[in-house]
Amino acid sequence: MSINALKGTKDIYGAEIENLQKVESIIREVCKNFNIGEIRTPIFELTQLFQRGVGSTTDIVQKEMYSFIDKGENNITLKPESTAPVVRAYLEHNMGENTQPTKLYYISPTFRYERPEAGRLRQFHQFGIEVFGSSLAIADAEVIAVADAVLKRLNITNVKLHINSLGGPKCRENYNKKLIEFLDTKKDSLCSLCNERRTKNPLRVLDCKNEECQKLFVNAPTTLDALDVECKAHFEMLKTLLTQMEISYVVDPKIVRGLDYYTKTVFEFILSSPDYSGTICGGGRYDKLVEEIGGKSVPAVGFGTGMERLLIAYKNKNLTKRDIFIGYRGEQAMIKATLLVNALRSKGLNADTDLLGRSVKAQMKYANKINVKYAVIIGDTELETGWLLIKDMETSQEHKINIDNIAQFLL
RNA sequence: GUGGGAAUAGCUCAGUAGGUUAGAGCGCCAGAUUGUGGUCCUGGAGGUCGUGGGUUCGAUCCCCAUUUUCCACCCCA
Repeated sequence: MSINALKGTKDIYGAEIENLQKVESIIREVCKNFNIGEIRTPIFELTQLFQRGVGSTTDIVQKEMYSFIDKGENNITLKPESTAPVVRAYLEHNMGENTQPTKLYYISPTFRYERPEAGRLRQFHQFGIEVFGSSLAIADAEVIAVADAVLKRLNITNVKLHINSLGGPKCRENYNKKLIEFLDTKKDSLCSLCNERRTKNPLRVLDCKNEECQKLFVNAPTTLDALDVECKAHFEMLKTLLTQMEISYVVDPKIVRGLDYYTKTVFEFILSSPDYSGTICGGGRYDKLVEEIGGKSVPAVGFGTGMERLLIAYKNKNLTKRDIFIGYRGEQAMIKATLLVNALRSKGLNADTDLLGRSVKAQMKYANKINVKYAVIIGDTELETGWLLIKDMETSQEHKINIDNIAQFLL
């Protein structure tokens, strides 16, 4: 009986890891452009942190966490999201005492015990950023601009930005009242699921996929209708800034987000591709969260992106070009090839040789397979004369180069 | 957590109304007078047909269970 990777987990290798590394490096570049520093928090935290941070009524906390008791009898959880840990770190290290704002990004494994699907794993990886210390719409706009820049640099175009505003606590209270009043008038026509949500989480009712229900919601109040003057101005400014940055968006009152902590701005980048359709990046403002986790009130805004979902949208065909393959014929030549390859490697070049003792022809085939720019075979003649015929694998052109000048030629 | 498909070579998939040696394409390896790749041609390796049980003279095929995967809900990134 062979042992396989667990349900909802996977090995990443080959072309996929090359693409992943490429995506990661673009993310790091973009964050550098935006002056956002990296943070790496532990893979596990006290369970309590997530109960407080994510919200104890959310699905994530109620049924999706990998929790266990360690040998010190601590109740520990593998991180199901990274915002709460980053907030914890922000408070623990008094980052708020430094020059503000505090801008952080992370790329981290994340764990949720869910039913796996395309674009959904139990161990997945999230890239996200958190900006602390600004309550202005310009911070929201900058956060969105980061996600937009990453997507654009990855050439992911079949994606659409949806934005909405939930308003502050007062607006939400106000809205909930309005919404419940509205829903109560329709309760006899709503489906059973809607009626269940109506009492538990009214915001979610409008998400119903049932067409009959959707018809009833045409005139439902939206969170936008319930915004006070300040929240309204905030949202308008965000829209202005996005327009100025030429980031196209649609206002979508249905975007409400699943986590409890959002206030004012919420947004999602939604992908539609044959391999996966749905949210690829989601976030918003969470002005109450820092306080909730145990500090003073600090405004913050951020997002999370599923790396695997990003990878589905980003399919790069151009694999890395290697610099040179040095083949050989005979034992003396093999020793020489090893020496040469090593010298080139220490100069930072990508050099490879044959490890299987193959025929010259097979070595050339290998050189072709691994996608090298140049290939050369060393044999008795080359050892004697010191002159090599280096073949350009694209044009088939051969260059006569002295064995001592290979590095020069390649650089 | 609920409901439904799928599982056959490294990959993508055919197939057998239950019958001896289970196929294709791609990939891999090797040849085409022995020191040069990519195209073409030829040959080869590689599968206990997801796993366990049952029905049967006989199961890759039918039944049950189990695991994984995909889809629709639910939820999310």
